[in-house]
Amino acid sequence: MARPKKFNRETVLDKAIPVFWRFGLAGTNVQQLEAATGVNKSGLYSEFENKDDMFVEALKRYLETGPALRILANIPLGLGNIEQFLSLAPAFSGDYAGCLSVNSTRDIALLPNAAVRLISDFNETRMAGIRSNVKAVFPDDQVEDVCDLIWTFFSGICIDANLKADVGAHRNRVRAFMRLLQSSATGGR
Amino acid sequence: MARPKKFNRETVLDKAIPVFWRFGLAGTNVQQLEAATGVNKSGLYSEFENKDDMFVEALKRYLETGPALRILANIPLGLGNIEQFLSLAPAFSGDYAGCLSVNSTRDIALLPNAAVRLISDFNETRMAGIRSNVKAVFPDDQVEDVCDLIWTFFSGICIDANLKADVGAHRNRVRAFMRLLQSSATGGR
DNA sequence: CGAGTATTGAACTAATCGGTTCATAATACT
DNA sequence: AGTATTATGAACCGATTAGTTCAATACTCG
Repeated sequence: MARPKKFNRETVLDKAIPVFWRFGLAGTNVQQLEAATGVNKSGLYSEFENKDDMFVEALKRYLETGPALRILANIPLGLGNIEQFLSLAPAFSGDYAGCLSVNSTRDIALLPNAAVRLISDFNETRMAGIRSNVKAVFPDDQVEDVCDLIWTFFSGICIDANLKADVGAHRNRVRAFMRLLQSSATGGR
Repeated sequence: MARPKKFNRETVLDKAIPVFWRFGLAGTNVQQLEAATGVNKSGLYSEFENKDDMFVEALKRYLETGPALRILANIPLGLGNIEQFLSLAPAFSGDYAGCLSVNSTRDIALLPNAAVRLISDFNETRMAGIRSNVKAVFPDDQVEDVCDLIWTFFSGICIDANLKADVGAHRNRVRAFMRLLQSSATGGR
C-alpha cells in the first residue's frame, strides 16, 4: 500500500519526557522537542495537538510506565515495598533526576488542567498503594500519618535530586529513613 | 533639589518574589513583574540589569529576609527549633506556598549561575543551622543522617504545598515527623 | 517660579515563540 | 512502474518575548 509510519507515538513520548522533566513545560520549546525526539515539527504537530498536549501525553505515559505502582503491589506487602519504592522510583540518571510528576507540581500554576488532574489522581492511587503496605505493618491509628510521612519524604528526595543527584547519598538517605520507620513500627506497641 | 525616588528597591523585590515563586523564572514575563511591582518597565530596567538579575536579586532578598536561619539560631538549641523551622519556614498563603528556594531547585537547569550558587550556599548554611540543633540532642554518629532526614522532609513539605496548601494538614504532618524524631532521640540510647 | 531629578508611557527593535501550510522526497505495496 | 501514504524542510504567520530609547510629565527643593 504505502509507506509505513516511521516514528512511534510511544517512543516519541519516551524521548520527550526527559526534556519536560529537566526544563518544565514553560522552559521547553518545540525546537528542543524536535531535537530530542528526532521528529520534525510537522510530524510532531501531526501526532499531537499542541505543546500542552504533548506535555500531558508525556506525563501520562511517564506515570503509566513508571515502576511506582508495580513496586508497591509486590507480595508480600510491607516496609520492604516502601523501601524499594523510595529507592527505585526516583531516577538518578545524569540528564534528569527525581520524578517528573513531583517536578511538575512545582509548575502547577501554569500547567493545563488535564495535567493537574493527572497529577492529583496519580497521587491518590500512589497513596493508596503506599497505604496498603503501611497497613500491613502499622496499627490503624498510625497509618495515615505514616503514609503522609513517606509521601513527604519521597517528594523531598525527588526535588533534592535536581540539585544533587548522588546515588550513594540517596541509598543512605533511604536506609536512614527506613530505620526510623522500622523502629517506630516495632517500638510503638 | 529634585524629585525623590518613589519606589524602593527592596519593596520592589518583595513584590516580585511571589511572582517568581509561583511561576518560576521561565514562566514569568516582565509584564507580570510590572503589574506586581507597580513599577514601569523603564523603571525596572533602570534598577536591574535584566530579568535574570531581577530573579537573582529577588532570590537573594528572599533568603536574607526569610525566617529559617533566625529560627534555627534560637536558644536553647534543640528539636524545638527544628519543629519551629519545619512549621514556619514554609509559606502557606494562598498566592504562593512552600519555599521559593526549594521551588527553584526544580528549575535549576535554566537558572543563571549566580542563582545556583545562592541556592547551594544557602543550603549549606541552612544545613549548618539544622546540624547545630541536632547535635544538641542526637549522638554524634546519628547527626548527619538525622540532618539529612530533616532537610529531605522540609523539601517534601515545600513541594507538596504547591499542590495542596493545607495549613492544618501541614501542622499535623510536622507533628507526626517530630514524634518520630523524638522517639528516635530518646529510644535509641 | 524655576532648576533639576525621578518616573512614566509609548514607540520601537530584533529575536523567539507556538503553530500552519505545502511542495517535495522517501518508502512500501500491488 | 505506479500508486498511496508518510515524513521532511522550509517558508511563513501573528503574537509575544526581553530589552532600548526618548520625549513628556511629576515632583521637590531652593
